[in-house]
Amino acid sequence: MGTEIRRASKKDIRLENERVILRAAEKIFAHQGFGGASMQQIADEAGLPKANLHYYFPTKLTLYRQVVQDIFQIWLEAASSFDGAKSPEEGIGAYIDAKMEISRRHPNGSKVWASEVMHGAPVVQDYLEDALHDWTDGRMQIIQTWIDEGKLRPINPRHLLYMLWATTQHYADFGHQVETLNGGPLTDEQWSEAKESVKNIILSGICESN
Amino acid sequence: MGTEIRRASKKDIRLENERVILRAAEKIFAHQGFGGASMQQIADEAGLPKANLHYYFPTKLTLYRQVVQDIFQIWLEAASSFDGAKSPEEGIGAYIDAKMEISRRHPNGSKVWASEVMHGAPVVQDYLEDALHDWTDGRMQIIQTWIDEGKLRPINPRHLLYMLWATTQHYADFGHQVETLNGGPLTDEQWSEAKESVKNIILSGICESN
DNA sequence: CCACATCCTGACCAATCGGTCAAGAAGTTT
DNA sequence: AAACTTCTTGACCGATTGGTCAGGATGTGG
Repeated sequence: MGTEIRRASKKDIRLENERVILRAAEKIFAHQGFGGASMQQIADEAGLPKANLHYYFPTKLTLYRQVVQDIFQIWLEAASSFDGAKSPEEGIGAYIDAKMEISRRHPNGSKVWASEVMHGAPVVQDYLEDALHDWTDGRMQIIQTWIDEGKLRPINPRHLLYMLWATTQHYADFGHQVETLNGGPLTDEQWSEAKESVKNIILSGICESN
Repeated sequence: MGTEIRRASKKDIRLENERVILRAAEKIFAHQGFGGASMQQIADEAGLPKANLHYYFPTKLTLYRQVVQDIFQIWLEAASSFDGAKSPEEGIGAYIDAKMEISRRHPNGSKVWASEVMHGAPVVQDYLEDALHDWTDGRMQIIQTWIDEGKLRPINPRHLLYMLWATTQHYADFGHQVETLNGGPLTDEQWSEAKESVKNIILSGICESN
């Protein structure tokens, strides 16, 4: 037969198991919170014995930290769509698209982040104070420049950013509520409509009418 | 002395203890989630022995259910500010004010609700399907009427509601992030500015320019 | 003042928690 | 194929969990 089965190398085993564990942990942490999740639940979700989890991640906190770091990385990468935009419509529009796509593709990661912040950010307080603080300051300056150039109405940049975060993340964090009211998961068309609606309302709200 | 100390009646004792327990439970559930919170923590926060909690609320789930019901009641009452408005600016503006005030006055309740929905609404699924579904349908019709009358731009009513919920609730659920980026709790002026910013951007985004 | 209902709580329970460990299985290197 | 490293896992640990209960304390109605 043409199928070629080769023995799994040690390196492959480690990478694969870490991947499986992290994905299971993300799901359980998202649905139960850090305190509500148990290593046994995560092990069952991953299809591995509990002791095996502790081989790759010595403590529950270590595993949780890795999950949070991963989603924050994705979050920051999407943030780059803000940069190098010629117009506010382009920059903010691309950012909304990117954040909505994260809500769609990584709903569990978004929930873990939301849960972490809601619980007082015991693990990521330094991220908030350093990386997020700097990123926010930078984008606020860009927005202020656009306002000074007459491209945007004189709105408060900080609260605009909060609105962007809140609205886009709502579709992940409150996905269950959205789906319940929608009578089922959002279709491709409904996701497109959601994106367009968000961009339409916000961009109309901040751009100079012309 | 003029101070008059009267013995606490049984009814007073019950009401007062239930109040103390519910407030402690709201705080702990908000910060730890249902699974992460322990009856011992809630008891310590309330300043009562754990066994006393089980006297008033037989199980952890009973206590949690009561907390969630209370916040949903507050949520629904604020929703009434939507009704009887002569103009979209008035109705939606009042709704934003009411929801922002809830985020300010009941941050813990908001977090409990967010946590409940994020965990798949195991306790309030019926609320979502009945009360919330009906309320949403009603407001969507009102918004659609405003659009038909030319008072609002042709936006999608459903996603406007989501944006209202998400943006106003962000100041409670992500209050820790907001405060960290703000360098401390929001002052009265900053709360006013937040309210005005949200109303400004959203109302500008949906009203017909004239 | 007494009988009764309500309130209070330390002690206790089985179950589950995060985490450990020893010993065997599997892949690697020489 | 032998020596070595990495991976796997059932059994186990002390601590904590939600919940129970007996019996004393306290307020109430007759």
